[in-house]
Amino acid sequence: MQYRRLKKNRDFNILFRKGKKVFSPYLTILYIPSDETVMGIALSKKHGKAVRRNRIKRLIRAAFSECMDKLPFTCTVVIMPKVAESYSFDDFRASLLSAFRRMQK
RNA sequence: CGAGUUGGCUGUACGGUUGCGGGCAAAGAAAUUUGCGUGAGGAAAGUCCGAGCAUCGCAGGGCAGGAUGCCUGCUAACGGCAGGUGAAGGCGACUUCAAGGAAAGUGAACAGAAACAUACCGCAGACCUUUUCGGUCUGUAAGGGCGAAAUGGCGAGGUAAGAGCUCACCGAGGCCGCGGUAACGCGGCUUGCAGGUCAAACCCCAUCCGAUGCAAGAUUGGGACUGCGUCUUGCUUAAAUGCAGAGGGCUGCCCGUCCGACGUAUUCCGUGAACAUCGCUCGAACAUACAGGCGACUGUAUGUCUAGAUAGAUAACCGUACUCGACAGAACUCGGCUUACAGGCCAAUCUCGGAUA
RNA sequence: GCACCGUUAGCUCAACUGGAUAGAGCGUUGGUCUACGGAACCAAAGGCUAGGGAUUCGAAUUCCUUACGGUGCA
Repeated sequence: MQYRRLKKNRDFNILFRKGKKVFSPYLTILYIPSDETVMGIALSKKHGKAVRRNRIKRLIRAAFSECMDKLPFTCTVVIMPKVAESYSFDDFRASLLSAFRRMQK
């Protein structure tokens, strides 16, 4: 299953203005229903230096591609991690799944 | 054996399943699929210097401005490196140093008598007054005091008291000789030594520098009519055609030089401007050997191709081993500097101390 | 990625060309006034000048370096 990456600053602004929010322990997710699945990651410099930020993005990408099937409908998504001491793959995956369940309602 | 000094290397390893960027090959009309191989660092970082490269109509001169500052080399270049000199520190191996010029000029708070020569206390002499205390003049930089700094240090002679006033030694300046490419060193002679410190204060001298940076820049956005705005002074011409003048560009200013257009809107024709392409990785490249040089480095030969992304590629899960893994992620490319860094390893006929023979 | 700027009291800013106690306003605390509060007036506290090093007799100021914050560039 494939997904596109969200890249344009314009598209991010649309989501920040009109997207619906879903919260989970480690992530904040903005989404808008659309024809195909598009995913973007918003990560500020507060999360640390380049190595740390790259690590977070890789974990989110891996977790998203694993549990993308559980999405209730195709939509455009922006994922924003919360600042924390440490991160793990399992936390992100659990957060994504719980957020997807809440989107279904 | 212990304690050090200097220089260098390394920066978890192996396996399985599922994935990611680039390349090559094959299949396919295409989307795409399959296979092979490849994919972060010593600092990739900070952006502190130096270059390549690109654009700025030309890349010219001067002023302004900026940088550097012992000597000789190395280098494409450098504010870098190497080898020396001098000074400071260390028992030593060794380490550190923006290390030109203060008789070109300006400036330097407060305190202090004085910070270009000046006498506050003191010391000494002479005179005055005199019971004493004292006062005036002169000499004096040895002592006190002020200060970050007080006119070279120390000892002896000398003197009314003192003073390079005289002498020895040390320091400083000058001259000569010798050694060294040079910085400078050594030796001799000579000058009693009229002036300190600060130039990472202004400044002077010497040398160097055009500006902007890959978000530079190039390609595919082209043509026609019309309108509007900026510039448009005069003469002339069919015409911005020509001449003079004004204006504008070229680095902040001047000289000099270049320029006749520039911007924008509507309509029509055309249309691929965005998940674009190029710049974008073969280069002052890397590895090995030999040669030259104390060394930085250079030359020759052979071999290798070693990321090229663009919301930005190295991940997820599992297993095994150990000393249980630090700092940290390429973004046009090189040469340096600086800063961060768990641990491990190596070298030097290196240094000091102890023990034994 | 590239270029550049800033950091001084709780907050907003000064401090001239290095010179001594680093000032001002707002705020805070205490007092005067008032029946009480506000306003006004008087007084006080509060600073390792972002951290470290260098130059200098002397550094908020000059130089080097680190950290943090911010601005511009299609």
